[in-house]
Amino acid sequence: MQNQGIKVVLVDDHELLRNGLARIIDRFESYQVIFEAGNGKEFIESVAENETPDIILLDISMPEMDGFETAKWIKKNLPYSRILVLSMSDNESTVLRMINLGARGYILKDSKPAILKEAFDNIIQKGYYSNDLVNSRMIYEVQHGTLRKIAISQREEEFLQLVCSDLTYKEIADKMNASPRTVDNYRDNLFVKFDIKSRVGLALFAIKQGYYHI
Amino acid sequence: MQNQGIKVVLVDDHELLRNGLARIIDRFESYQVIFEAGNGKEFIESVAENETPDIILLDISMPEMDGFETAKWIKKNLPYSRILVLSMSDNESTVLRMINLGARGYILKDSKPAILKEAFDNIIQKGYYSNDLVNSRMIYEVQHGTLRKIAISQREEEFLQLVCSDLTYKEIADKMNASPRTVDNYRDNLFVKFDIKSRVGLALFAIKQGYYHI
DNA sequence: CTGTAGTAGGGTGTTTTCACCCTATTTTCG
DNA sequence: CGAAAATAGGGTGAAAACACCCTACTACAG
Repeated sequence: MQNQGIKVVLVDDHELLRNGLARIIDRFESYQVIFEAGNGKEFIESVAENETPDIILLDISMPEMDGFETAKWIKKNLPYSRILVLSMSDNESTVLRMINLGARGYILKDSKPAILKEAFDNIIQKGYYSNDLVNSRMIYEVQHGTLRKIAISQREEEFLQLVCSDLTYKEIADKMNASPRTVDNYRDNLFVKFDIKSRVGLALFAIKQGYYHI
Repeated sequence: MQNQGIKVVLVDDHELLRNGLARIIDRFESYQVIFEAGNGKEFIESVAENETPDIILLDISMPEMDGFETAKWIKKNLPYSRILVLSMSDNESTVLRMINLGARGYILKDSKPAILKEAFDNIIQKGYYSNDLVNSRMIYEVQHGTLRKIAISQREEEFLQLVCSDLTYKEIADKMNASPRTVDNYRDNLFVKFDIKSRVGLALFAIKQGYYHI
């Protein structure tokens, strides 16, 4: 591993994609892929034995440890590494959630390689990459804590995961060691917050937002 | 386009993956990627202006026209092109469904490049590629029509798509121009067929099986 | 030609979900 | 410090979902 060029790490569970990406990136001038990981756990294990990456190209949906959790870990443990999210979902609140977790940019998997290069360059030069999904105001507001966001509490997150099952709300309450009324509240609040009208809608929402992996 | 090597086409909506794949495949001896498409529609448009592919590397979840529909079209219009499915889902009935639609093999996106090469070689030499997901008995039974399968009818498929919404069963019945009782039947039958116990379970099932795209 | 599978429909009663209403703590923040 | 959220809980009634039961027509296969 020569100490030249900007050090990139790939975190994505699809080995074929990762491999192809590595080849694309290695052709970019001044960038080199220093290692790859199939999920957040692998990344954490590997990062200890390697140089600190400059850019982490991070997928969201991964087994074991997903992109959200990985971003949290990176924010805490590698504050100088910059995250570029590479995802399939252009869902606004997924984008917001990742930006909130410190991502410097967000691109889709159906982007052209030139976009990837552009994102890398921007992140190195300006500190962030903005596009249709992420604008600079959003990044500014997140960094200055002025972004109004609809938060989901820890309990609501737990609840959302359990919604994606055959359990009734009563059974969910049991699992959460809460009263059925409380669980009713979680539901009602989420309904209002996100303009959802049914449990199926809630499940669909949970999947879209990555709270539950299909 | 030189007329040498086995002609491969890539159909996948993720341009970055496709691009990387193309580079991986072009390094395989005796294979060449003759064109790429971002979904079934694009594929159909492009195939007319190109040589007939020997192998079509086909993703399932794609916008506009997904892998299932594309496979149907290929089976009908390009019977001599062989389909290798490249998917993220290892769900058994998704696999069965694709094999039923004529796929010669099924590999996951987290496979190593060597697996891709092996699958290509097998498909060219033996006509199919079998692995943990697809065994030769399965292919034999499908080809001889002896595979016992739990079928989903056209109406049930329509219903499954509508289940993934905020609509009540009554409203679904309206949309399907059927009586609420009939829709009740669709639900009850699917519950029994697939051992599902609730509407949420049904929605989750529909998503897993690719009847509904998140 | 007769049975079996698939499709479409009906009835009834129980359980679950949802939409409103409300209170009491505790935390957090200006 | 005091107000405003967030968290946890309660009640009631209507609507939806679910679990059983059943019939009738059509298609197609043994």
